Amino acid sequence: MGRGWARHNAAVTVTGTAPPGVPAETTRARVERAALDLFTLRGFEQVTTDEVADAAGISRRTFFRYFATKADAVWGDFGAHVARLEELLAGTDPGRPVLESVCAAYVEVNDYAGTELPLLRERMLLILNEPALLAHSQLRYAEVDRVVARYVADRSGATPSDLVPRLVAATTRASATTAFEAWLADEHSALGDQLRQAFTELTRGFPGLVH
Amino acid sequence: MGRGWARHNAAVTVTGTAPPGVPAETTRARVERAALDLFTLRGFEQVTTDEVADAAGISRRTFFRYFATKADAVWGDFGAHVARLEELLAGTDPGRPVLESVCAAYVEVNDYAGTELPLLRERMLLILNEPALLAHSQLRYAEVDRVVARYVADRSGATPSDLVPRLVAATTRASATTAFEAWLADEHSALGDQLRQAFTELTRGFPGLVH
DNA sequence: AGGCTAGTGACACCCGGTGCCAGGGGGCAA
DNA sequence: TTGCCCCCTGGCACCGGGTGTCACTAGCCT
Repeated sequence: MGRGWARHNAAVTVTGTAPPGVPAETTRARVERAALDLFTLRGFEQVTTDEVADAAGISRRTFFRYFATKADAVWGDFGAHVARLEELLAGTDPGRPVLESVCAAYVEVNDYAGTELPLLRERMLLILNEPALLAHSQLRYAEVDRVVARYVADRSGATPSDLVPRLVAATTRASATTAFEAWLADEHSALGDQLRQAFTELTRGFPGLVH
Repeated sequence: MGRGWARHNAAVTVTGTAPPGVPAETTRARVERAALDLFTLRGFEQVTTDEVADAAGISRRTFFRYFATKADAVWGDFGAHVARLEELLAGTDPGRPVLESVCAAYVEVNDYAGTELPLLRERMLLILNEPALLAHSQLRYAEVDRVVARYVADRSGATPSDLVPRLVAATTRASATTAFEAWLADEHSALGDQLRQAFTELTRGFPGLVH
């Protein structure tokens, strides 16, 4: 299937009939699902944007209007995720230690409903195992780091570009990512537990390694 | 200057005459220098591989034989860097605490000679500020993380895929990167000092943030 | 009806990256 | 010297991600 190709179907803008009251699946959501399925099935690099677009019943050009890059189709609405983290941080108890607040916010923002977990697993498996997606992740993490560094700076009377705020942002985020990896590796573990365990190690300075 | 273009010079394989005893600059080194200069001057994305190749007096095709990707031209011989870190870790005193050994190895592997610092600065400024290079960096860091995680696992009787080894690898590396950022931001600071300061904060669990 | 806007598809183009083949030069043996 | 081999190189066509532009259509408002 080459670059210029006749669409073979008259663009089904909505898939089937939505239950009354439930909004019909948006085009964006449909593309996300098609992308995730294809990428999981055959690998991120092995699937072309042409194929994803085709599977979702839109043109390649339209795909790139919904998602700036091929990788973005995997990330869902990550901006909203970051915004929620920012809100959680803004609403923390000022009497609680800074570092503890950051960790708690991370745990809470990643407290997904049970029904969302399979999707999250699929997403994260792709992101952490596909080199192209792993690379892209750094750009997304940078958004998170900025938010956390700003919070730490505000609370500790520093500026977001000082060493400690940056350091807290970078290391807590690294810990969260590692917790995700551990969660993916162990089918039966709870994401929240992995996060708490990772943060405990981090904030205590890895007590088991003093030898 | 389009894709197919007549080379306008008869490939100067060596730049001028090398001082006796000193090996002539290799083609690879010449390409690296050309790439770094052009990227610094006009931005990574704004320079095409065609232009870099042209500036180095080789063809585009040959450029991609020296470097797998455009980004790799910025990273010098990073593999050797990782190998050296691995050797340093292998040669650590078994009586010293694990975490301390990792940090010390990081400091030592980044102990550059004064003459190398300007080049290092240029490289790191690009890597940390150009989105495409920042993304690529994650792939390189993964190599480092594997080495560190394996070391920590060996020393602490765990496996490299356990939480703590991964966690130490991820957080020390995040700290090192943050120290690099701080070093770049402050013209007059020493890289080693920034690294030590970052590791001190990390290993003590950010003592200033208990509030 | 007429006009505005938002979403879409087609198409051409740019650029990073790759497979393939055709030289070309240097070393080595006869 | 001649012939052979091998490595480095350049040219070229191709793939695929990403973008600018234009034309078309469906609504929607007046």
